Amino acid sequence: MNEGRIDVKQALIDAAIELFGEQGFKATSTRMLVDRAGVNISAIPYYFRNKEGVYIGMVEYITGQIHAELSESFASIRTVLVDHRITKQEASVYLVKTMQVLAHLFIKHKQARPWGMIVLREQFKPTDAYDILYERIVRPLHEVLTTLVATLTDTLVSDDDTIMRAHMLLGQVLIFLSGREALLRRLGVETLDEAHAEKISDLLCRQAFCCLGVRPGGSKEES
Amino acid sequence: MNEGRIDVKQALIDAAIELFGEQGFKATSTRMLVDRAGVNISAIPYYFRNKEGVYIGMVEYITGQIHAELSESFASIRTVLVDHRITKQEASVYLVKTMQVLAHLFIKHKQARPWGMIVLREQFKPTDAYDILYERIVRPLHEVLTTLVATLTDTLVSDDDTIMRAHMLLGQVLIFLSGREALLRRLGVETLDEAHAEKISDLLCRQAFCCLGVRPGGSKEES
DNA sequence: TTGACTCATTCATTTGATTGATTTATACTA
DNA sequence: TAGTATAAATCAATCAAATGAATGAGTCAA
Repeated sequence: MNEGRIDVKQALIDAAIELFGEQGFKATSTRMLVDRAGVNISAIPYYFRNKEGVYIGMVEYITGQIHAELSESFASIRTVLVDHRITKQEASVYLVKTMQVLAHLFIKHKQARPWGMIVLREQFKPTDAYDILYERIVRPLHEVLTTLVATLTDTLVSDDDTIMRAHMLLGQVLIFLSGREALLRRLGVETLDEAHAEKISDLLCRQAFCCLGVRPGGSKEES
Repeated sequence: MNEGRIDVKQALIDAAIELFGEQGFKATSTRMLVDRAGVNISAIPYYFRNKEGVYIGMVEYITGQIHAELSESFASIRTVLVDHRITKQEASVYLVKTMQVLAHLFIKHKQARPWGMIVLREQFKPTDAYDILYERIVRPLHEVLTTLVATLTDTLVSDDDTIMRAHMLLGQVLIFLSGREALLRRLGVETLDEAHAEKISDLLCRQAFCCLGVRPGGSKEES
């Protein structure tokens, strides 16, 4: 019953994360979906109306998961950001924390790859589901980064330059998802192990400072 | 005839760049392809064996185009790099040049978006055609960046850290392709115009230095 | 006439979706 | 408690449309 209902629905969502993530929406057929999930094909119209419904439901699900994952670390950061201005020292600390969270989410986390693939595919070629993802994940994340960049570089959060620099910080993380194959070949390995992930995470945090022309201490570089 | 042959074949390739780039391989049907190209469906088996042949042929084509585009600026850099060691000052200059080339190719160039979409899709989910793209474009590019990073940070080109930092430099460029929609929404615009592209290009060059902890002069930051 | 090329038509598969029957669990009644 | 009505959930079978590919006839210049 109740368990069974959730089981079938969740099985479809789990299958959807893997298949839509690996192959994309169009390339994933309803048969592949139900085969992977081990359920009957009528579970799709029953629980999700149609194939697109499965996709939307899946995006809503991982949006919730990622949101939960982020909000732990982000609740504190956001409240600080909106409540009162922060010093550069504080911004430095939060920047490291943010990059750590991103590295964790998109590189080290158990579900990093399947979730990341979905998010990245939506960035790449947005569907109707992108609105959900953007409003709940991308925009808050981007705004936090933008605020930190603005603080550390003495610019306005509304400046195009500030937004673009925040965007570039994101790029340094996401390349490890979107350019994974190239990195694997360059490193001469088959997969990225725990040690690699740790090293990447470290690099990201260290680079974040340099990118903004600040030393960890918080003093801006005088050019 | 000869002209006709090239016309039909090229029309298919042009259609393939747009459609495969926008929709992906599976989501693009042979009908869409021939409709866009304005040719008969039998042109596909005749010139390219099958749909996959069109894709491979298209990747070979844009690989050649990008290679030509890159080699102009890269020939000089590569020969310098392999012939003799370079100073940090020289490396700085080449780094800026490289970032400019990348920004031009993936952001400012007339064909930046269609080409970039194909390249990024291959990074994202490699097909058989990736080998061509990797060996002729990605690897040379990555190696040049790695060498420059190694020189500027006093590390070895074979160090994982060095390779990863080069990778992150690439990420800063590619995010403007893969994360385009997010940036558009954050900037509150519909498309990126010439001014945006110029600003991004500038930022990329400036960031490149900071990322490696060097000042444009060439002195490394002592931590 | 030959060979390069284009064309409309056709074929077998795969696709997303629906149908109506069947099973299973829950609520209600005697 | 036993029996039944009601709804929830699952199932195999089927449909129309789209798909990749092949066919064989037709066109045209050399």
